[in-house]
Amino acid sequence: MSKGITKRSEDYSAWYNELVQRADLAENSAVRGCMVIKPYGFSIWEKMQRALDDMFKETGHSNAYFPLFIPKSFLSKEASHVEGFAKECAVVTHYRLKNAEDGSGVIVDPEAKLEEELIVRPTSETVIWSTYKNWIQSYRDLPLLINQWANVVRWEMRTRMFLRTTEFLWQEGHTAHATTEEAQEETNRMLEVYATFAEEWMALPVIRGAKTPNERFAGAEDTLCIEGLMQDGKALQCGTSHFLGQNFARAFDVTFTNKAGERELVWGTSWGVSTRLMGALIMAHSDDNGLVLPPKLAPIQVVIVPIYRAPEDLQKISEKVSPLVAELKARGISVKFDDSDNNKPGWKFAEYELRGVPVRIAMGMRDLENGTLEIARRDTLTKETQQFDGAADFIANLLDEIQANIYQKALKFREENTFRVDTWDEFKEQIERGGFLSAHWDGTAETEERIKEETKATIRCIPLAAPEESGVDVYSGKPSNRRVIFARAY
RNA sequence: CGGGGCGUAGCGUAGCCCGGUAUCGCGCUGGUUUUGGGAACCAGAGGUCGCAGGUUCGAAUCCUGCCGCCCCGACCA
Repeated sequence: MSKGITKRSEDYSAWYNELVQRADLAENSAVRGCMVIKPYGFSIWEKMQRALDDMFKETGHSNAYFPLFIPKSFLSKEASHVEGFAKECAVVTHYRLKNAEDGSGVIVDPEAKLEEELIVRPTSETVIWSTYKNWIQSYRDLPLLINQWANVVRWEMRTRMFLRTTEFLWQEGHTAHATTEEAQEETNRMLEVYATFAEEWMALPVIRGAKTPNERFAGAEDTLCIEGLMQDGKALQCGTSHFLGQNFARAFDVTFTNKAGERELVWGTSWGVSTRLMGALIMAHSDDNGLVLPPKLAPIQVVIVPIYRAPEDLQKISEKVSPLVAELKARGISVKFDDSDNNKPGWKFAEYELRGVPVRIAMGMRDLENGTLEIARRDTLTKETQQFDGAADFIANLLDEIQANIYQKALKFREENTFRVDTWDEFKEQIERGGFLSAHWDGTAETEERIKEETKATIRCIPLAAPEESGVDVYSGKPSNRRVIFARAY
């Protein structure tokens, strides 16, 4: 009996939802638009967190924690910031409940109305900059390099597990600097941290670029981003790094005295990645058999499945395998020896494939006699018989090879799905087939908007690496000096 | 907020048009045989048919109202 998931090619959306649930990553909760991240899913997120956190520390940042609630007045201090978030905020208006007089249950006590409403943070710039005002007086207090791991709430109309949920987990870095150059450097540095993380850990090639003014973060002067291409040809914004200029310093009156004794406004940045990266990880690599995890982020890197009839056979296999398990663990490889007798080997094979375990080892009596192992790799779904002796070396190398192969596969996919288009007809035709479209843009918001209306494609970014190249806008025919990346996006 | 669909066991469902003891699969419990790609058989347990009214001798089924969920749009730094 087949218990597979919907084929990716048949219904991408159904495939994704089933995969998330069957691989035990997350499920929809009873709370509208919110998601429960299950232990297995969370253990992947924890690995991402740890790797990112290490990178933040290496670049001089410290963690701190700021309040969940933001007074309404804070949010209104930066004009474009309010405008950007006003439509999707959860608001706390009361602080007490009471029993209904008719016994129908508990109701909001109308007597307990807050003088000033509190907003559940959609992002923390405002609370943080209101705090920075007190922390910063002198150039000696700068740069201030802070990160926070937190949850935020954005009341989206429609949600999708990991990609857009009402509440989500993320990290948000908020830094303050004495000069614009330094703040801009920080913006670039953190974008590069994200790109490195995506490529080296998630095995996901990304395009580093800048957002158009239209797509910028509300309150930023410049927004940099990394954009990934998913297997259905849609783009996913995987991380952003914003140069805030002096906007928040001005709004919250954050100034410092420079070496010359003059008062100046502070320069800021903010940057973040969220549990959306889990969505990217799932969509970038997985197949019809389930999740495919890059070894560096796999909670279980190697699973060993014994195949036996009698309990004595299991005993023999366990004894044979135990030094190998110890050796792999000593190398920092996470191994699970699944000797549970609840399920048969075939079931286990399918289950670990669904969960994306990179390497699976099967060992039965046949192997015991021959001094061999059967090693299966998740990325290629191939199996081979290996000598038991020296298996630890083989497996360690194999994990590296899988990490590299998954990246190469994703890179190849992106390259094969990136198209240079020069005419409007080509553009319209290609956008239906998905992928990144590299095309000339005249730089106007009007053209950008028209293209979006007609094709649902947005400018994902102006690649930082884009060479100067004269051409004409694919829609308006006006002159352009570089190509930008268009795509339909999540 | 518009357009469509759906609420029946832990999960997935049939039945509804045409009212008459609640269908099947997965899962679960016990047993036997199995175990190199999601085992087979036997025996069991498990139900406010989303909620509230109404019609009727009798409602999962018909009528009215309400609630919830999903999909497609609008929305989404």
